Amino acid sequence: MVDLLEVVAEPGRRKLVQLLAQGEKTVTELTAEFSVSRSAISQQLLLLAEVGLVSARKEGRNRYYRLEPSGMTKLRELFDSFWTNELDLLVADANKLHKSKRQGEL
Amino acid sequence: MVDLLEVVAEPGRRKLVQLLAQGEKTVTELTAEFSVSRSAISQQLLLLAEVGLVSARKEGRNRYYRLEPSGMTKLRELFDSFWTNELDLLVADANKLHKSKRQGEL
DNA sequence: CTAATGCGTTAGCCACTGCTAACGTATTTA
DNA sequence: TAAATACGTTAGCAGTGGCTAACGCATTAG
Repeated sequence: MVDLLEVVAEPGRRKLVQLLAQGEKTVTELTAEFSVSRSAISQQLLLLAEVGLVSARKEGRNRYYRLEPSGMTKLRELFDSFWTNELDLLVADANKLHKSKRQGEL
Repeated sequence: MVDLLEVVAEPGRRKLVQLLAQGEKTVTELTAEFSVSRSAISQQLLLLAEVGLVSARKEGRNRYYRLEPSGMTKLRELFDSFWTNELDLLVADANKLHKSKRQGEL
């Protein structure tokens, strides 16, 4: 697995990123938020690190994981390039129709 | 597979969405853009339809697939809810550092 | 020094994914 | 009507993903 978007799309890894958005966390702290083993979380973190989304800092016997700003920027760029102008127009029209149905505006 | 983000993250399906952003296309037209069988493309399209991202219109012996605005809106909402304020700040800082390194500004 | 803690690593397993090949159906063409 | 076209469907297969269990390595605690 090498594709950044595909890596971050997996629900478990998405949740990891969300948790790390709050700040640094150890593997054990992160594991506490899931119902799978610490080994599983560790492997997912390594995968996230492989695509540059996170990195780790070692302190004593803990490893503090954090989001990697450059990787998150890359992710944003990928999504933005995926979301073409055509798509903007498409959802804009959809919203207009939706709003007019709900609120009677135009 | 039921997760919308995960479905659209797969590279092949991403490409299908991109192609359909240009407008309606038949299965055969779409298949021409890939190196796999028509059957494979058909299955991916059905999956995209299952999560509400595309729909099909039948005309003669062709089936014209198109993006479904409501599904694309849903996708946008999911990504936006994933992209928290913390992440905004994170990449904003990253960009500031990046720009200052490249252009000497601050 | 010994035990306990925090992690990464590896092997092995099961479920799922994406694919091809073959087929069935509806529609158009000759 | 017979052949061709455009699709969906199904079965079956190889590859992959995510998981657990067991282990090894540092680091801290007692």
